[in-house]
Amino acid sequence: MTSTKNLVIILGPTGVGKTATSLSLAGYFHSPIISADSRQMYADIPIGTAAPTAQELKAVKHYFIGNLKLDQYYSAAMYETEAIALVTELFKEHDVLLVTGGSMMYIDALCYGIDDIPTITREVRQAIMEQYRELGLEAMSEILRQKDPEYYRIVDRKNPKRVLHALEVCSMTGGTYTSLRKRTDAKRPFNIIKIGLTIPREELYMRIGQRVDDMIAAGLVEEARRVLPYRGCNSLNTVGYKELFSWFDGELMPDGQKWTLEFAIDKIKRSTRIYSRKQMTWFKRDRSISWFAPSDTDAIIGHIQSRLN
RNA sequence: GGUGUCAUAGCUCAGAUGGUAGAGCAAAGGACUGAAAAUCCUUGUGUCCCCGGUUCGAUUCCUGGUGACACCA
Repeated sequence: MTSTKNLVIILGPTGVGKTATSLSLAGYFHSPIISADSRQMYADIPIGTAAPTAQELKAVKHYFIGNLKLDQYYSAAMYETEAIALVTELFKEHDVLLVTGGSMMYIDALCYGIDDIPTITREVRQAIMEQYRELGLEAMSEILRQKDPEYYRIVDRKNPKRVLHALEVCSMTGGTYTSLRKRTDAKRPFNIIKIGLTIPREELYMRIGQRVDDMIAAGLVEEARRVLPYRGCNSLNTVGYKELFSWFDGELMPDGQKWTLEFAIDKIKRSTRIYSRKQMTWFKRDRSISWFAPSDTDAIIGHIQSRLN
């Protein structure tokens, strides 16, 4: 199967400079930017998610930015469906399309696909959650052992999300999670070129610190206060908001004093650093990524052109 | 100036009636297929402030010193 279509993925840890690099590449390849960022999709939290600015959005057409309400459910599988549909449509007019973002699982869903598993209804999720609260994690994995012994053997039994999700699927389908867990890579009808952006860790940490300070200056505190009513939503289980909510709540610091804004800011920087490391851990095992400095657009363009179909 | 308390991992601290020490946070590594900026796992040798004494052996007891804090002048 040959295709003249190319999907260029710009990825990298948070704060490395994906936005700036992808903007210049978008100009060069005359491509819109398809975001692969699980939090920038939510409207009303542009500051804390470092979403592209209004100006940047005007300069280049973006997709999947601010297109969801805070209380909307979303998932990597939904992203796969929508992104594939979008890309298929856009390829009618483009040979090169740019994807940029740091949400590892969304990128993998787009590139390799995700198993076909029924969406969990709210009722099932709540029922399993209730059972979990009542019985505890160990009892839940014991139930999993009976319902799906094969998955029980390999699941991370200390991770509630993994155990509970498997049980949700069992409950939804009446079958095992294992039977749906095919993990076969989807074949995409386009060429995929992955560009990873990286800078020395020390520099990344400095940029992260600076970026958080910039967010505060841009009004992150006010933004967090505005969305406070939605704090229970998954969209706000996000670095930046969690910490500010703790500050609003007057939670206690290790020394017994109430959180200060400075303490919250420090926490945000720390959490962001940890997140960036987690992203790198994920990216490291993807051998198909070619790594560049974000500023080295010439090398990036050269590399992309040498790989184009 | 006097008296008292404290001095242990990057930070906050715990601990052993003397046999060279642990928690939380940080840091680092890892996992990850429908909530993923989520969720979870692994990793702790550090002159136990310094000099000397007692002792088979001291970070632990004693003398002195240094520093911090508190109270009294």
